[in-house]
Amino acid sequence: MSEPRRLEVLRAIVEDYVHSREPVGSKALVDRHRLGVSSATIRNDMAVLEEEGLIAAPHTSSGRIPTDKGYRLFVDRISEVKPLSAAEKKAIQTLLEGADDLDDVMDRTVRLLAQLTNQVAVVQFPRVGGASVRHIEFVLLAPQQILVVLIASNGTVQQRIVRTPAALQETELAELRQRILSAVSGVKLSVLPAELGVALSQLPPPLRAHGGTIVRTLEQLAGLGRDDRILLAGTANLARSTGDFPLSIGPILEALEEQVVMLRLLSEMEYDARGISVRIGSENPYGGLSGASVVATGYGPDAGAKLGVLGPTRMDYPTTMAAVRAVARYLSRILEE
Amino acid sequence: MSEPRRLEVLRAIVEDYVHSREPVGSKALVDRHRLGVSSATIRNDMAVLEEEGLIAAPHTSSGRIPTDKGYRLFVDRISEVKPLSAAEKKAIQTLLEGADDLDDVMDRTVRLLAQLTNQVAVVQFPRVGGASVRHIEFVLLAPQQILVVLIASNGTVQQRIVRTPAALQETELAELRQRILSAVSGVKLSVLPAELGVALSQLPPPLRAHGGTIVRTLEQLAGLGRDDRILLAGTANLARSTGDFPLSIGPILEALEEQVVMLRLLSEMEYDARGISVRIGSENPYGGLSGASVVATGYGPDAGAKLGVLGPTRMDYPTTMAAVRAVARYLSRILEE
DNA sequence: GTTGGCACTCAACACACCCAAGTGCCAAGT
DNA sequence: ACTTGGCACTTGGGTGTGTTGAGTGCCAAC
Repeated sequence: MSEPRRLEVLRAIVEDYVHSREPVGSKALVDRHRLGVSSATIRNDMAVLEEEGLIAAPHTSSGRIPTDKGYRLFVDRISEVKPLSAAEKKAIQTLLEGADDLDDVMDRTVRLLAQLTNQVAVVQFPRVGGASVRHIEFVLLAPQQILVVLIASNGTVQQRIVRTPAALQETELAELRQRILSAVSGVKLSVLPAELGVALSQLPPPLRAHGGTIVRTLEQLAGLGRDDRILLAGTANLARSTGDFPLSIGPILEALEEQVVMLRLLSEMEYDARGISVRIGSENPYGGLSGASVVATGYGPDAGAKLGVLGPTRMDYPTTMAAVRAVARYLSRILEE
Repeated sequence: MSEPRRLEVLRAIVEDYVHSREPVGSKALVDRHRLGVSSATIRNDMAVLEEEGLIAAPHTSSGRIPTDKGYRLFVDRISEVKPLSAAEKKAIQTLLEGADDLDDVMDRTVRLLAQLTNQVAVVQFPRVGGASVRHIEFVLLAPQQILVVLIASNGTVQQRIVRTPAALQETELAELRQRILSAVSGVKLSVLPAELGVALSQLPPPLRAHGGTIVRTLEQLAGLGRDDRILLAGTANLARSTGDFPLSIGPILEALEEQVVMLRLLSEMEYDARGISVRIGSENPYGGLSGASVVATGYGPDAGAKLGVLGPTRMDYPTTMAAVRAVARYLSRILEE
């Protein structure tokens, strides 16, 4: 009863189950894969695999399906990431290069990923943390209403309307803008709050009152960044695979809708040496997502922002991982320009 | 066999079916509603209603369920919009007033609507057509890369990065900005392209070459507006009511994901005197949405932007319509400020 | 460590049956 | 001209009973 063959059996079970959706038995295994041994031997191997918690039988005397632990072993030790076809690579490249806008790039990316994997795609906007202040603009919309705009060096734009406690003149606002901009122009967003504090203390007293409100808004905009936004696509793919999920897809849709949940999910994943991370079923922290797997990776500078897909635990991991990795690479390349 | 009573029967059938999810029979009707006649009479009425295509029997000798046409009659002639409870009104008001940002307002609105109706909420961003140019900003990101920002009087901000054919100096860009801004400041977005054309022709030749690229971008930003964005919430509510939809919810999720489809859907609805519009099941133009109903209304100035909910045809129309209308009103009020 | 054989299990399917809810229709009543 | 009670008929759904087929576990033999 050799160890290598047992792993081979596990791989066969995973692969068969992934594409047949049905528990797989010893007989079917020897038929479909050239294992060189009889079904009885396979049964012995399967008994051991079950002992180890890698596979399970839904009902007594039924075929086996992989457990989460089984998938984990499969992903970590058995599977090889399947390279994409040349045609697919070409398609990715041309599609992404046709975009003109950051928003457009992200939108195309998430749709592409959903289509490529036939699953729900999630893409987080690039982080702005490393970027610096390119420009600041204050626009007087009404006597006590100011539009604060922060433009970062990476091209992201944040804006918010803020109400000031007292009315403000256009000229005062211009001066305020001038002073603040000259103080923080080029400053990294991550240290912006500190610099703003200094700048604020050096303002002439009459401006300082208003400055406080506006500066706080700027701080928020910097901290907020754009990386708190995520894009979704392919939720319809969830419906196709009803039944793949133990419960209903309701909790999953709920989780997807909560940006906070998805952001935590993406950021909490541990990205190993291969750079690609997989959370399988019950490994997911949020209860509603047991029964679902997440395949994600970072992209862009420092791989700081994340992107990935979500699907049933019964998914084609090698292909999915390949697609996620490829899309992340192409996206990184596009963003470098 | 009086006409009024037949309508009363239809109303009873709709109401019972909406909250029991099961075909309703003549006996159950007389039990639950004080109709003052016997079940046999109701059966006669039901036969007529079926003749008219207002109700149908899923199987021979089973209770009846309303048809799309039946719901239509119910909505148009029978039902009365149920006013919200005082508590609900209060909740809407406080929730929406707590928002600070336009984005935040819209986000809260769509979630509120989803929660209130237990259905999928769709909110279109306010139109910018009537707004005017508040400010224009060009930021040199790289020698041939310019960030073009257009700030409208209603507080919306559009930006896009554009590549110029040749390198441009910071000073040139500043001059360009100065000239264009002075030409179009305060101009309505709807006539911006024309004004930009004039401004462009009056530029000194060296600037005109670059100006062309940038001006085209500005035109796009103005046309694009923000009204092409929609927000969704409550998709998980679809999963709760699986079985309410004849087919799977897949096509519905697909439609929801396609902003273009949703925008057309919202804009194509006919808004009658009551200002609230209902599309029932097969009345929906897009095939994937037969089996779903949409309740929508306009909000804001001219009721130009739309908002609404999507759910199973078997929905509580009076309550849903009340919620949609109330949210639209409160949102309009908030936006006026 | 592998294999064929064999008894055993169990979900899924098919079939038969009954029951409750409901209909359609008719003749009698108002 | 409606309304009503009565009655025969339909049918989906629930329940009980075989039957079948894929699959297991175990054992003795190789």
